[in-house]
Amino acid sequence: MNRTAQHLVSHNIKPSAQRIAIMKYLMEHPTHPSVDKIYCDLLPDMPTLSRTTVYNTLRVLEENDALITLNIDSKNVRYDGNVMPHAHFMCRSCGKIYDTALPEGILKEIPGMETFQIDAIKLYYKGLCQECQEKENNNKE
Amino acid sequence: MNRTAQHLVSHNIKPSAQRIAIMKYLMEHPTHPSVDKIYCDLLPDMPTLSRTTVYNTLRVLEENDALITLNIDSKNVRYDGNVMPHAHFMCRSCGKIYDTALPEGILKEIPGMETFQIDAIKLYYKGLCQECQEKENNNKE
DNA sequence: TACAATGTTGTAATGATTACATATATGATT
DNA sequence: AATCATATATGTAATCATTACAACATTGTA
Ligand SMILES: [Mn+2]
Ligand SMILES: [Mn+2]
Ligand SMILES: [Zn+2]
Ligand SMILES: [Zn+2]
Repeated sequence: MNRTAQHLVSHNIKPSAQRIAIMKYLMEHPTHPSVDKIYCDLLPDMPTLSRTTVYNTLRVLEENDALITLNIDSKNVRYDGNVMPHAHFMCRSCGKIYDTALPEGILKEIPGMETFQIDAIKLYYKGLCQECQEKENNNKE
Repeated sequence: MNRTAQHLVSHNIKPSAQRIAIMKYLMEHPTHPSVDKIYCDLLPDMPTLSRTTVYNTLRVLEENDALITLNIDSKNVRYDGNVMPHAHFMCRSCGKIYDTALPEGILKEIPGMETFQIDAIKLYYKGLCQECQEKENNNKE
């Protein structure tokens, strides 16, 4: 059993060929891909893969905490195999999603809301990445 | 011109009857309603209102910073007439969305990512509100 | 009034996601 | 190996939020 399969087993997920391929893809591509990106990229090596299987598998992975979902992009859900707590920045020009650090202390509590039971924290930043800032400046000249 | 119309004008939005009604609804209902909630609640008093108008108006309001959009609920976009920086908690059981304070310092910078230009920050918490925690406990007994 | 510009409405199209029925794979038991 | 039960994968159709678009209405101005 390979590394990815063991990873799935450690999350109580039975490792099928499709599940291994999708989990492996997420671990090797920390780019926060959409369902369609995953599907289209895997299709050449898995010609029988179904879009439904990608949806099903991503749901299984999420239910067993093997990935997190990002709703930073209002058009598509994005998926992230990195389940360590971290925040995300999305560039409104190029669309890239970058990992960023979660500010210290944010995991502790919600000020004034101690009675809430918190299961998940999502911190999203939106704006312009450095490359796109430079492009905008060049266009102005 | 009433208070709501003046509010729209101050955001460079021409105040039509529909825009006033929708903006007023958002200011009087800090419940982070969905498009359909707004549409269905306004319909009795505005029988000719179109769902498209609600969509169009909400886009105009957002483009002119008269509201913010929340993607905390993956099913529907939610709208918030309170544009002061604040965070949100959504209960996975009852679906209510609560306002919470934004932790101090979070507006300052992204640690290690000073080169990014940040236009918006969204901080979402998910979990169980107090009422739903109690309900779950009662069901266990 | 005439006219142009802006805003509204209803319907149709889009596109992501889900439901569902069928097919395939897996794993245990005989 | 053959049987059987269960889990997983596939393809198609349905759902549903959102957007596109064209026709209609309103507003303001000359
Ligand atoms: Mn990430
Ligand atoms: Mn709010
Ligand atoms: Zn960029
Ligand atoms: Zn609740």
